[in-house]
Amino acid sequence: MPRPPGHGPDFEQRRLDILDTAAELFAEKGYAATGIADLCTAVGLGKGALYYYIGSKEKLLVEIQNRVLEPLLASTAAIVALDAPATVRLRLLSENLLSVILHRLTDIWVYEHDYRHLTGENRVQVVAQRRQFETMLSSVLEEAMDAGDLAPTDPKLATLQFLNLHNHTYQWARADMPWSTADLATVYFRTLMLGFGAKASAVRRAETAASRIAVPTSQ
Amino acid sequence: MPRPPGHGPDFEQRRLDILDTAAELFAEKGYAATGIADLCTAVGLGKGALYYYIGSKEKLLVEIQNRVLEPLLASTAAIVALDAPATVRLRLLSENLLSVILHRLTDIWVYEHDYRHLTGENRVQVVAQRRQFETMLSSVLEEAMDAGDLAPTDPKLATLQFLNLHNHTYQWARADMPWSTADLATVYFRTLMLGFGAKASAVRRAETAASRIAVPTSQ
Amino acid sequence: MPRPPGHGPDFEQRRLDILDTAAELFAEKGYAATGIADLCTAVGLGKGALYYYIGSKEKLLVEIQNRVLEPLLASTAAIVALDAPATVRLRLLSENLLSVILHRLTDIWVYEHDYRHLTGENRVQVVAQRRQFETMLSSVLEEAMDAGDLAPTDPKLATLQFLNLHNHTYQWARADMPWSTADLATVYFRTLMLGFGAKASAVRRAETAASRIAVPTSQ
Amino acid sequence: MPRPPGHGPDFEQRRLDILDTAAELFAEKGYAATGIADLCTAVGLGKGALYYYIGSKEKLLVEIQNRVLEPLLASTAAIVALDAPATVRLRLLSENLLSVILHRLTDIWVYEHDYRHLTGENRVQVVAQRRQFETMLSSVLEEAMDAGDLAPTDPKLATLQFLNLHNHTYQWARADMPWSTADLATVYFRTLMLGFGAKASAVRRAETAASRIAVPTSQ
DNA sequence: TATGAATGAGTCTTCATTCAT
DNA sequence: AATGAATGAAGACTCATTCAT
Repeated sequence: MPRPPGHGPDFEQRRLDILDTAAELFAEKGYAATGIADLCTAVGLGKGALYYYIGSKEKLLVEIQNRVLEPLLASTAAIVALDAPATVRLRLLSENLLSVILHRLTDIWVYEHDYRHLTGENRVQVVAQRRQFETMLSSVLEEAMDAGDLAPTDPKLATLQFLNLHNHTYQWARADMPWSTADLATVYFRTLMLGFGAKASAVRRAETAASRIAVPTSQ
Repeated sequence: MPRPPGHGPDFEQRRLDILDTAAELFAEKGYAATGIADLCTAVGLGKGALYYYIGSKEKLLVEIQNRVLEPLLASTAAIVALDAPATVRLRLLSENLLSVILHRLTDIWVYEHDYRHLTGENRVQVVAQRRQFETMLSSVLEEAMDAGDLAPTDPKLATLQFLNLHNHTYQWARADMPWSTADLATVYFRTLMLGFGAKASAVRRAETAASRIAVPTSQ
Repeated sequence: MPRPPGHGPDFEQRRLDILDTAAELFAEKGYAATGIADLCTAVGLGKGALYYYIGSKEKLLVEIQNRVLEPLLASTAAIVALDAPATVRLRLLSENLLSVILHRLTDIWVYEHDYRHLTGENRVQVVAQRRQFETMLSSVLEEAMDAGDLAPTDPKLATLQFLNLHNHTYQWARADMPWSTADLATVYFRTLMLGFGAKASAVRRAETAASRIAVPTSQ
Repeated sequence: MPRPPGHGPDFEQRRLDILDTAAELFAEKGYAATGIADLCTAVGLGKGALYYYIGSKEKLLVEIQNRVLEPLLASTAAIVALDAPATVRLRLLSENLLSVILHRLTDIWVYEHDYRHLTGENRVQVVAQRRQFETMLSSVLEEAMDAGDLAPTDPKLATLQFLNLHNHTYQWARADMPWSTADLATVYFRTLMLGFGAKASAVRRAETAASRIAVPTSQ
C-alpha cells in the first residue's frame, strides 16, 4: 500500500516544522554531513515516520531553496515593476534582498552553501531562478546608468559588486548583531552610491602609488 | 650509505599534485561529499598508495586552508607595515586580497566553504588566523578614517563591507573572465572609496522614498 | 498512542544473543582478530542491522567485561561481609570465583585476554574494578593470618598465589571436564590450606638439594 | 632475484634484535593489534628491509614460541632425567619454569596470549610441544605420589594446579618486583607441598560450613 | 641490504532508504 | 501516522605483503 491518498490536517504544519529543523541542521553542519538520523533525533521521530513527511533528503534541500527563491523572486519582480526612479528601486532592492537574507538566515546558509548538492532537474531549475534574479537586478542598474543617476560602467560588474556586497552578509550576520535590516540597507546603499566618502584625488593618488609599489603578492 | 627511513625525492611533488586534485574535487562537490575513492580515481592511485601520501582526508583540508592563509597573512602584514598613506595601503590590500582569491580560485572555494569541517585544534587555528587577517584590515581602515581620508563610520561595518565585496568574488570568478586582478582591484577600490558615482541628493531622495513605500517584503 | 522512538520489545533479547555469539568468537579467535564481518556471518545479519544492536565493537567488549565483573564483585562483597570465620569465607570466595569462571567460561576468556584492548575510560574503569576484587580477597587472607588460621607470610604473595591458582583455570576448563565447580573448590582450597600433603621434612630436604644442583636453566 | 643465497655476518644478530622488539610490541599490544608498520618504526627500518629479515609476521610469532619452548623443554627433560628424588626434581622443575617465565617475561606474554594466532602446521607443532612439557611434569608428580611423598590424588588435577600456580605468574610479574626467581620458587613449592599452613581441622570445618551457607553465587 | 611506493583486501562504522507491522 | 528492524553500498582508513630500484 503506497502513500495514503490524502494527508491529515496536521500534515503540512508537521512537515514545515521538520523542514525548519532540517534547515538548521544543514546550516550548522552542511547538507552532506547531516544524516537523516540526526534529523530524526532532532525532531523526535523514527525514520519511517520522518520519510512519510519528507519523501527524501534531497526534497528537503529543494524546498529550502524554494523558500528562499520564491519570495525573493516575487518581491524583486514587484519592486522592479514599481513606477519609481531606478535609484529608488535600487534602494528598495537592496533592502528587500537584505530582508530575505536576514529573516531567513538559516535557509540562506543552505541556499548559498548547498545548492550544489542538488541533482538533475532540481539543480537546473534553481540555477535558472538564480539567474532570473540577477537579470532583474541588472536591468535596474542599467536603467539607473541610462538615466544618468550612476556613472556609466560595465553593468555586469556593477551587478556583481551589488551581489557581492549583499550576498556575503549571511557569512557573518547573526540575529543578535547590532544592526537592523534597515540599518544595513542604508549603509550598503550609501556605499554603493557614494562609497566611503574619500576624495577623488585621493583615489587617483592611491592608484598611481599602487602601480609603483611592488606588492609582495603571493605567487 | 643507505638512506634513512623517510620519503623519496619525488614524494613531495606527487603529494602536491594530489593536493591540487583534491582541492579541485572539494571545490566541485564539497569536502563532505567528496569520497576518498573519488580522489583515488582522479589521481589514479589505490587507497593504500593514496594514504601513503595524504595521511588523512582532514590533513588535505588543513593544507588547503594553509595554502590560502599563509601567503595571505604574510603579504597582508607586509602591506600594513608599509610606510605609505592608509588609502594607498588599502588599495594595495584590495589588490592583494583579490590576487590571492583569483590565483588560487580552487583553494579559495574550499577555504570559504569547507573550513567548518575542520575539527578540534585544526579548526581553532584556522579561525584564529582568519581573525588575524580581519584585524589587520580593520586597523588600516581606522587609520584612514583617523587621517580624514574617509568619512567616519562604524569601522566594523566598513571592514565587513570591504570583505563582502572582495571575498564573495570567488563565487563567480573564473580564469577566463574578461577582468584581470588589476581591473577588479581598481573597480572595487573605486566603489569602496567613491561608490558608483551617484549624487548625494539622489541618495537622500531614495532614502526618503524608500521609507514611504511599503515593500512587499517576504515574511 | 504510538510508541516513542526507542527499541522494540525483542531488541534486548536479540542484543544479548549477539553478545553471546560475540563472546564466543572473541574467545575463540581473540578480540582484535575477530572482524565485525565474522560476527555478521555468525549471527546472520548485515552490517547495518548488526550495528543497530551493538553500537560499536568496543561496547561488546565492555559488556562482556561487565558480565563478569558485576556478579563477581557483588557476590564477593557479600561473602566478605558474612559473619563467619575468615577461613570459611576464604572457602566461599574460592568456590564463588570458580563458579563465575566455570559458568561464564566464554566471557572469562575474553575478560582475561582482551581487556587490554579497551580504550580510555572503559579501560580505567575495568582496571579499577579488578583491583577492587583483589583488595577484597586480600583483606580476608590477612584476617585469616591475623586470626592465626594461616601461617603468617607476605599477604600480597598469598593473594597472588590464590589468584594464580584460580584464575588460570579458564585456560583448560571445559564444560565437559570431569570435575564440578564444587570439586575444584574443594581441591583448590585444600591445596592452598594444606598443600599436596608432603612432609615438612621432605620440603626442607628438597630446598637444600635444589640449592646444590646446578639446573641447566635457560639463559 | 629471490633471496640472496647467503646472509652477511650481521644478519643473525640484526634478526634477533628485531625479534626482541617484535616480542615487546606483541606483548604490549597483542599480536593481532600490532602492525608491521609499528615494528618498522620501532626498529628504524623500512618495510622492504624488515621483510628481508623476518620473512613474515607469523614467522616472528613462531620464533617467539620457540624461544620459550626449546629451552623449556630441554631443561625440563634434563631435570626429569636427574637421578634425584621426585620431590627434589619437582622443586627444580618449579624453579626452572619460573626462571623461564621471569627471564623471558616478554616472550612469555606472547607465548601465553597469542599462540592461538598460529595457523596450520605451526600451531600443531606448538600445541604438541606444550603437551610434551605437561606430560613430563605429570610424570614426576606421579612418581612423587607413588613414592609416598605426596598424598595420592588425581595426578591430572595436581598437574593442572602446578601449572596454574606457575604459569599465571606472567600476568603480574615485573622485572622490578620485590621477589627473585628463587624467592618465588621457594614460596610456590612450599605452597604446593604444605599449603598456607592451616590446620586440617580448620579445613574440615570450612568445608562443612561452606556446604551449609547459600553463597549468593552469580547465576 | 635497504629503500620508498604500490596493492587490494581488509578494518570499523555510517549512510539514505525501505518495509512489515 | 508511526514504529523498529533491515539492507547493502559507501564512508575513511589500515593491513601484510611485494617489488623495482
